[in-house]
Amino acid sequence: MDERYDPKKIEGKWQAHWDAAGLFKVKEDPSKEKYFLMEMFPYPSGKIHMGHVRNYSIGDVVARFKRMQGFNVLHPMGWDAFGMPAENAAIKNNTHPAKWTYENIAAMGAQLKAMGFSYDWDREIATCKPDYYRWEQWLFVQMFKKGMAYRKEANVNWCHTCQTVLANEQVEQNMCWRCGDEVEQKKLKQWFFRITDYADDLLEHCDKLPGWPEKVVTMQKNWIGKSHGAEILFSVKDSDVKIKVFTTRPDTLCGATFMCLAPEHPLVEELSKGTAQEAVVQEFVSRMAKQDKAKRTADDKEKEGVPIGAQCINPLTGKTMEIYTANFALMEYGTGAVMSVPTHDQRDFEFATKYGLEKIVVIQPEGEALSPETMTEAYTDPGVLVNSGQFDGMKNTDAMEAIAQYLDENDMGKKTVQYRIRDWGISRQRYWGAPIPMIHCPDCGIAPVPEDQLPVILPEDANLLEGGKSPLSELDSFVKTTCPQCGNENARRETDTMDTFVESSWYPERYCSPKCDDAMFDVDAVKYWMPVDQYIGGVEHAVMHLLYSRYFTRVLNDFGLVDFKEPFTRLLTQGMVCKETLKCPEHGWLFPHEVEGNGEERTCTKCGKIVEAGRVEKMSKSKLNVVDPEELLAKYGADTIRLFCLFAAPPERDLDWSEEGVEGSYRFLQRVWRMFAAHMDEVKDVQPYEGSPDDLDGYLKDLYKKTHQTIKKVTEDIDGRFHFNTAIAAVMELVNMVYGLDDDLQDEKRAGVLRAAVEAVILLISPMTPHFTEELWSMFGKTQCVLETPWPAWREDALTADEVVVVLQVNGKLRSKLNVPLDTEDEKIKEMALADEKVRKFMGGKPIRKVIVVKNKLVNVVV
RNA sequence: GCCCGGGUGGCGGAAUAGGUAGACGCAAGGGACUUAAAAUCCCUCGGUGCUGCGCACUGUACGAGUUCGAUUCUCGUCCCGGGCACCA
Repeated sequence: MDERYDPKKIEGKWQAHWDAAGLFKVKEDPSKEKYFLMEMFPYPSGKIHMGHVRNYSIGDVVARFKRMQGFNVLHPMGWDAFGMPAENAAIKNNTHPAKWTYENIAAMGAQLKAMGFSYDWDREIATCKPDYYRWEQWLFVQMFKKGMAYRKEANVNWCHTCQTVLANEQVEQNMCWRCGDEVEQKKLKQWFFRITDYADDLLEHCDKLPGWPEKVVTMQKNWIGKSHGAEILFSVKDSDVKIKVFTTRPDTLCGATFMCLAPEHPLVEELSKGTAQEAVVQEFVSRMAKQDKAKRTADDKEKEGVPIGAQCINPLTGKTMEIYTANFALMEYGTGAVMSVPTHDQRDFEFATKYGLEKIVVIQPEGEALSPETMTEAYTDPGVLVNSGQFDGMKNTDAMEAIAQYLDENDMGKKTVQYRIRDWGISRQRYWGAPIPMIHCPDCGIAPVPEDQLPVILPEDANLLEGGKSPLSELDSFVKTTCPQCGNENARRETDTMDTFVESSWYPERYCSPKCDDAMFDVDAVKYWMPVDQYIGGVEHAVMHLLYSRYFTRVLNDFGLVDFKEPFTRLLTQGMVCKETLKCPEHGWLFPHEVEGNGEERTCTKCGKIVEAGRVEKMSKSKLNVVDPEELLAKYGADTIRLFCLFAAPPERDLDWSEEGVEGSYRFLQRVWRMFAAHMDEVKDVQPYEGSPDDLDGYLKDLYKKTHQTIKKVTEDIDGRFHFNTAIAAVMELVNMVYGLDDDLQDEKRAGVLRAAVEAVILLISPMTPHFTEELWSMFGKTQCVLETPWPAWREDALTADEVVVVLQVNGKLRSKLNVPLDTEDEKIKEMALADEKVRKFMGGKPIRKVIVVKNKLVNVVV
């Protein structure tokens, strides 16, 4: 065997071997327990980055480990292939999004293969292919028929200069990213999915996801944002009109002294018409319309509003309340109308103070007397009601219920709940996405494309270069069609495409039967594989993607296509890959090679100025702190990169990239290689020792026990805990111990024990460094791959040491240690402790108050 | 502002049930091998003090508390990261 480990000589060889043997191909097998493992599929941007490498390295360990444990492991990979970058790149490089995308898929696929990940590539999917999005269109039609997909007006970001719709990420500080012109809100009719119908179900099941990180569950709960409260009707003075508000604090109703309507609220225009305020209101409303929502509702935005020239009546007190329209009131939340209680809501307090509006205290805290004149902020804590007529003296927590009930009985309102979550707007006025399969007929309105005409194929000849509307709407050959219902030849196809989150909402199911061509998926295959046992990906998808997937699963469940509601049983969100940044006061961010010297003395090669020792930040091209997996692959090979990603930090934490650390991982593999080479002749034709540890002595006994302890430790660290860093550390310890074996040690069992240790090392790190371990394994003359070898088991009788170190404490402080046989009786050990010289010294002759003995651990003498 | 995480050597991190703080690795220092270097192997490595080859004190952001004993549990304070945020 070669003296040194050379990844270049072995990685390609084993990848070819696995491929030829079809080792990663799986099919449903009822005789085996299934394990469905998925990592989030990538957007085919061109090259894989370290974030992908980390994500997929973690996944591959689990896949290979579970497989060796005997599970039937489904481990697929695919491409989230629709999306805007393809369009942008196509415009920039004068190419076609499809060409750009497929080239990227080919390039990144090759990179993933070079990393040695154990995917069943026969199941590869690309969401931009008609055989994939066809079924998405089919489901859309079903949803439309059931009213789960519908059309309504909604705002989009509109750039006047470019005459086009902009996605949120194309709007930078309310300016168009391309021309720098101001972005306006424009109302367009768009398609929505009724996710709000499932808000409660999605929320409730948040607590039934024990395999999810609490953080993600909390984020989903916040996003759904359920709040309990009441709807209250306010009559407009001298009119039949009633205004409905939503409040979480019906207990403060008697303190409501004015009302605020969202600028978009229809009553703003209606009620101000013909009043002295009409012109002022119009000016205010149109000014608000021009501001984008993010800005209008920004943190530090000053509250402002104008009276609309009408008043309403407080239903409990009968007091007249001025009606305002205000910038902070949002049409999308609640009813778009707020009853304002300045004394008990901070925002209302500030608004009332600014405009000199009346404040009435209705909740008094115990032992304190609030008065409107002396208050400097709103009082929002519990208390007792005052100035509230029949409700005076009631605890405010009770009054919430009582007032809501009173309103209900008198037809003035009722208890209700509100959600922050809105229906999912899926329309994109973009080209590179799945066409929404609908037809607009001048006679019969909207009709779905008949199922036998699906898929509506995205045409390849759209012109992306000229600004103006969505590319599809300009393409007559696509738009012009016949109405499927009445045959009208002036019908037009829908030209909006679907949000790419739609594709990723059902891809786990598609992986189960990726080639199924008569349905979304094969129901039986899905029944066997789903739900996904373990899903791994970035925390940036904690809300949108994961929530949409959960929602879609419920839709599929409603259609009877799946028999479960939650797609992902366990979820792991891995941390970001970070690296030190370097900044020159003159030249800004620097590449590592633009810096010389080290420590505090580092200087810029361009100007010689001291370089700011930058913070460790997420790798990004703009900060020049990226490392390219391709370069690392050439230098160290896949196994070293994989090993480093797993060793440097536990998966859920951020990983600090360190070139020295990579070097260290490489050195470790070399060290294992040498250990193997050094003992090869001795252990090559020997069976691993499998007897009792009691038949061994001295170092061999310790080594044998260490071997089994390591098997247990690594198994438990990988399974469930996913702490690969400590698993690797444990194997390192075992390797160090093999190095400690004295060459001169003569023992007939030596070779067998050594062989057992070496085999354990190989098997235990094989999920992390598969090529490396296959190579070593084959040198043993093994014909079966490591991957096909069962995961090693540990012997219970080889886990415990014969002797344990017992710590001796006096008053809780460590004073001495004792080597005693395992399971020495408490009484005996207590005697030994009290006889210990150092213990006696620190007891200083004082009387013993208490002695605590923890078996095999410690003795604490309290004096 | 509210809700979650987190704070341990020069660095990444370990301590999985309240019981030896710092496993493993990186960096650093020393030694061996070598004509030399690289590679490799071995040793040292939280801080302070002393009557220095051993011993004492101290140490897991800070301050209290519970306990025989706290990195671990409770309360308060500070800092860092993330999510939500004029949501009525």
